[in-house]
Amino acid sequence: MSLATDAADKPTLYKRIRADIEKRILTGEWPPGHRIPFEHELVARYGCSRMTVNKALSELAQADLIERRRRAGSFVRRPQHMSAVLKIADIRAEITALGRAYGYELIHRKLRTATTADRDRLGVKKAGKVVAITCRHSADNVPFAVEDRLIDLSSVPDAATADFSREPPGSWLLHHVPWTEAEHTISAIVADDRTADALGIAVGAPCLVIDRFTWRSARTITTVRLLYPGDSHRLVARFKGG
Amino acid sequence: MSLATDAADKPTLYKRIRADIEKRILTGEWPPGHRIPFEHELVARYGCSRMTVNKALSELAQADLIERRRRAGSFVRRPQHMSAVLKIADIRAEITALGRAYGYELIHRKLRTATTADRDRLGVKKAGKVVAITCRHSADNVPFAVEDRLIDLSSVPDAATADFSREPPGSWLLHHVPWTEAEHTISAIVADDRTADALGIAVGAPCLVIDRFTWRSARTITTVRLLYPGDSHRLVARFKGG
DNA sequence: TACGATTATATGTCTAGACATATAAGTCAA
DNA sequence: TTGACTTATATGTCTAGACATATAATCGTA
Repeated sequence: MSLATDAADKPTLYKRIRADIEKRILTGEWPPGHRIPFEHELVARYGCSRMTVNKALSELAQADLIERRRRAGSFVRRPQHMSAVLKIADIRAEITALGRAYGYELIHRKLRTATTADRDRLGVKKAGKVVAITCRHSADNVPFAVEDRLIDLSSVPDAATADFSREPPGSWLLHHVPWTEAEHTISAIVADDRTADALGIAVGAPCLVIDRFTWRSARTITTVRLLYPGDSHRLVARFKGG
Repeated sequence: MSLATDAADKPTLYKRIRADIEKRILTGEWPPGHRIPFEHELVARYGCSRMTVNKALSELAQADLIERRRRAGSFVRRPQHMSAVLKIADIRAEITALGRAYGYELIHRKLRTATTADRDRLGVKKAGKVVAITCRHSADNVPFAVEDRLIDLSSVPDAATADFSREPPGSWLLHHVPWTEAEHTISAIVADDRTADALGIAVGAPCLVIDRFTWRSARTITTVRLLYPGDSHRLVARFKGG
């Protein structure tokens, strides 16, 4: 036998405590409502100081796995809803991660003073300059998604001169406008003429729609609508929950 | 003036430190790559012990807002992808939260030995007993979603005798099978005859589909397909990211 | 100049205490 | 039985240290 190639790697004590408890919860050994041992009991069991078990329990509480109540103790939580982390990768990264050839094509780009419709989409009152972009992403030369985007130049002035004929606006923004907040809305539509044409699918075929609105500290950055062929594309999210 | 009804509420020191730093990152004052002050500098600034600033920084690192490197310091992270937390509530809770009347109707329920198709859907090898359920959720008497579910009775034996004519299987499972893991797949289809009929929409209308596969420590629990009218229903996810 | 060894330092983990605070549980009176 | 008061206790936060460890920076050598 190869001796101890993966043995070593001793986790720190507080991580071991956290993992021990997490395992009992996830296997169902400690069901929701079960009171887990008091801190002083865990201190005795593991022979460490209270700060160490406190760190383990605090992290479990932060992850919503347990609930801590003063004077009462710590209890396994009953999950309230299915929760999923949806990782919406940069489309280029998403496609190359699948081992397919990424293609990008700028269909339309226009710099203009915001129209009423633009201001509505961006949720702004004043009429500043915006860039409107329509582009297409493809995988192995098959249309993967069409993107319809509006960027608020008063928040991202550099976007006026960026070269979106080579770099997709999503990637550009990801690297130039850090740490934003976003709201996503996912819905389904059937392809109209224009969409069917852009995606190379039949009129009336289902499409998955992601509308994303992005801002940073109350300033609108961009809004985008992504259209995917609905029967071929899938958003996958995995998480633990109830 | 009412004096100090909402004033007080002084947050603890480590929370204040964490909030201070988070604010600077989120406003862009400290952009990605920026080195935030060393622990000993924060100790001096806030006049507290290192454990206190360490707790604040550890939580920021856990939230992926900063990256900590030994000997080098702590740095504002550059987010790699848009990430969203998708809260998929229990449908009853979701509808009542919207202030609408929830309606539930069991369309079909069958207890049977798993067919080949069933085993395929559940991802199990052996042919045990399963419950197949089809039901409909409505809001203000308008169809909201149809649900097609399969429950593995070898994992959830109690489901054989549960009364799904009154309680939706999703709610029942949420309260009887705690802390599971799940994988979600979101896609779009157009309504076929049966779906159009069940949802009260036109054949060919878009539908949003959520397929969910649920298990606990390697044991299959249930698999479900939820169909929503795609042009009216929206999944909303909000999060901060890049 | 390039590479290898040494050193300095910021973070990672941990301790043995401390006081604060919310609250479950017990006590007592109306 | 109910309500108000008291008490005990588990968690929440914090301190002033400690040693471990990874690694950036420096220094010395080939």
